[in-house]
Amino acid sequence: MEMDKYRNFGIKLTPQRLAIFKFLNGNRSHPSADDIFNAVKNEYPTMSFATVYNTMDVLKSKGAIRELTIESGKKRYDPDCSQHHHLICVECKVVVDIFKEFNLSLSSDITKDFNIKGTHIEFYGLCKRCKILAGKKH
Amino acid sequence: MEMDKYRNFGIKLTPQRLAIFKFLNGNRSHPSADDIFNAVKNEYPTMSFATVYNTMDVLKSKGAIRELTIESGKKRYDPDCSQHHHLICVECKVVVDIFKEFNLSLSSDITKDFNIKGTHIEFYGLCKRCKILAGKKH
DNA sequence: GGCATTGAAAAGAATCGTTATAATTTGATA
DNA sequence: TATCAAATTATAACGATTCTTTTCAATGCC
Repeated sequence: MEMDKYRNFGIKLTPQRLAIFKFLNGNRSHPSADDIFNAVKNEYPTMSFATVYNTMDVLKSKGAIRELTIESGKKRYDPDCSQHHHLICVECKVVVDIFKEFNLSLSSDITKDFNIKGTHIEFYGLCKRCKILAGKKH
Repeated sequence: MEMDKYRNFGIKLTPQRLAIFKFLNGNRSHPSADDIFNAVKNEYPTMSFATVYNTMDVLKSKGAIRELTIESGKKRYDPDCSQHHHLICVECKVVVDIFKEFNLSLSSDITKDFNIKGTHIEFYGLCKRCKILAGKKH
């Protein structure tokens, strides 16, 4: 089961963390800290933002999640660490995964100075819903 | 002269704004609001952050600058609006421009729903300086 | 087995970057 | 130069994130 990947990091499995893992498992919504907090606070009313941030930091350091900086002012988290790119609606900030591969090679005079570790393409535009809403504004 | 592009927006040319324009003109450092504030406050000691943010918002709405969300927790500004990509040091957050063009076409079943307006590639890794510093840590 | 010690996790408090408000000042136009 | 909209500034508020303290659970020791 997919969920098991969270269990084998040698970290304490607290109820709060299990609730967060459960919410993240298979989640494709690229949630913010606020999204995660609101999703689990019903189950654990004492949950605090600090616990969300602490847990996400631990998961990040273990390589279980990716931190996205696509939206100004807040972090977004991606539970899928496999190489992929993102399509972002500039209006509602919804994020859609793009799994296509691209040729992104750079000239050696850049790579000799800069040790490149990864790439990430942001495609930005308007999602179907926001396109329709924009059209309705006369 | 390049500087003129800031003058023809139909906005008031105050000394504070001229100082900001002067700092931005030809600047390749992708500065934050704090960087801009610190660069200009010597010339205008009464300069406030509100003026920096206001001016950058105006420039953004006029299409004279780009707002970058590459660093979590703060905005970075790019005075160069021509299509290009960025190389980001994950350690010191320095940003280098990449002017190469790439083929980033997507399948039509994505583009029919999502109205794509632009693309931005983030190459991330370690800059020369941070690579050396990392090596010195035994 | 009970108790002290340790270290990690959770909660509460504080900080940082940014935005909003309101009063004053300024630049552009007539 | 007088007018007025627009820009600047100080201050306060806000949301997102980080820091510090407190709590708790696991372990070792008597």
